[in-house]
Amino acid sequence: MEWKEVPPPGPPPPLNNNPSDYLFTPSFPSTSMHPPPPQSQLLPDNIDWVSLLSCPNGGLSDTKPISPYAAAHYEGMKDERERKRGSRVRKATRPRFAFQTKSADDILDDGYRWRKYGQKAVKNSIYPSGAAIFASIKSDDVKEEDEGKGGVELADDLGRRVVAWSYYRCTHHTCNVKKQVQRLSNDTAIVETTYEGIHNHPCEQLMQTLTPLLRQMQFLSSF
DNA sequence: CGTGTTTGACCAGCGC
DNA sequence: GCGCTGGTCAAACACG
Repeated sequence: MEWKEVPPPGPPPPLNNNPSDYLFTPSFPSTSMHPPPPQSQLLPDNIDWVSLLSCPNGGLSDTKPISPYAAAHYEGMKDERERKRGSRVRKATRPRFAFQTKSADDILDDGYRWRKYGQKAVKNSIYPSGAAIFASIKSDDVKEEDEGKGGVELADDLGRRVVAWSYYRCTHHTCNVKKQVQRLSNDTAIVETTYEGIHNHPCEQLMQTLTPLLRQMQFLSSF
């Protein structure tokens, strides 16, 4: 997986850290930021297990967090969005963040299990969003171009592309974390993922990977 | 049979 | 009031 760095609009504020550590996502629609811990915390000799287990990607996937000034940029956008959309925006703001990955797979393997519960056409796509419009082009003469999971790219009989948000929920019964996945229409190699909420349970895949290691560490520390 | 996806319908808030 | 929009529901279906 490789990375595409997109500078935020306007003059960036001074950085205190390395810009190459971040992936900017100016078109991201979140209401608040919750960047995962820096990758440096995942070094083997300095593992922050608490951050690792609460990290949305479980530290397993090749993802980059949003930079501090991209977050500031979005904070400004948030006010604008809330003025436009009104109280429909969630009143109790949940931790939310987004990132873009350049990958052939729409679904990032983040170690958690997800269940898809809906799909919508996307604003700023070739077609405006809305169930009626989406349903009207989702007729028998529409062919599915993308056979992968996640954001589905459809084409009508004129070959015009339609990109959709896909809505996913964590399948863990006590967990209410959601995520949205979209493949960008202007660069179909990029997948934009938005997470909402924090998992209240450890990542199964991560625990499977770590359990033998932890057992070995416990054994060695017993001497 | 359990799990996950698809998809039409529905809901609530907003702008006009 | 009506249409648009973002988000969700739930029945039907597919698959291992």
